[in-house]
Amino acid sequence: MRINKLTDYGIVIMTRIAAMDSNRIYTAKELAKISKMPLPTVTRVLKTLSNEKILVSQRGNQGGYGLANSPSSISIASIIEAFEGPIALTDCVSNESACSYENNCCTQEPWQKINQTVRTSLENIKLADMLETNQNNGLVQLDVGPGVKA
Amino acid sequence: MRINKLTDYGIVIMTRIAAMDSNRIYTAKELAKISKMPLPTVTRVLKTLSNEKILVSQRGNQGGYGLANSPSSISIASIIEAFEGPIALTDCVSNESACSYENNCCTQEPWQKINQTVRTSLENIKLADMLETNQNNGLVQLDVGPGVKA
DNA sequence: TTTAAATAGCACTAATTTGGTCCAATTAGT
DNA sequence: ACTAATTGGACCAAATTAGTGCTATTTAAA
Repeated sequence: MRINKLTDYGIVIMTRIAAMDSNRIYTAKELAKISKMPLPTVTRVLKTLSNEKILVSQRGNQGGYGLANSPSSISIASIIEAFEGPIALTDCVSNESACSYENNCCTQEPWQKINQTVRTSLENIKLADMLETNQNNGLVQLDVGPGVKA
Repeated sequence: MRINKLTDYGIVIMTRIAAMDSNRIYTAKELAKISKMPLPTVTRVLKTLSNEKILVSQRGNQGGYGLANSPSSISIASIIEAFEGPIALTDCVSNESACSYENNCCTQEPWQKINQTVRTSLENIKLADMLETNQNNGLVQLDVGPGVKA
């Protein structure tokens, strides 16, 4: 039921970029240092985000990664989906014929609604929303760390 | 991000019991046959539900498991929590001081809202709601809206 | 044209989580 | 008290996830 660590790292890194200058690009090394996470892990996360078109990459010398869209149009849902596929608490909804009981499963319809609710909630939360805090609405926060245990 | 199989099984079994006579008790063997799932798995699921007081158990000959409450008062959230602990997409919210970056993590507050949204949605869905069929109108309204940023 | 900096992709290992099995404890009925 | 049925808890195996390393490819700048 929890998102996995890589997904969490992904959100943290994306948030980090959004909190800084979201127009320029950043190298993996830079982002590792900034986010205080191991370079190999950061590298892996960036590759995934790039493959899923959430980040754009520039190869070669002077290359790096940058946001593919504005922080206000990138949803948390899209980041989670980049790492974990379609957002659904149960497989039977996202994965056709994964469930052998499908035909006589009386819980299918409720699950569709449950999943829809969760998905919609996460789609409505944009990267830009992550920057706002209790006391400081709108003020950019600079110190970002993983949201999940060390 | 998905619930585990055992959790899923748990919901299926609970729903099954609710759909039958929800007052009597059922043996693990009976429930395995009814739900067409392997006995060891069903056994395991029932133990967890029993430990978490969602089912009541009667040991010994003529024993079995029965619902601890009425289908209309048992929430999907409580079943999920029985298997997976507090409902939270991220650990940092449910688990105190699990995250070393906690103090300067600017994503903490948004996560609390995201998690709260998901949790509330699942608390509002009761076992009884799972019994209603496709075109029903009795299902709890799940339109919770944005989880973050009013 | 060469070089250094950077991403891309692949494969492998380690760790964690999940799922399934076995044996001990309990209890109703005879 | 005995027996058969049944739950309870500890344990082991399998699957998934996380992390690491290596090599190839791309590209800007000297």
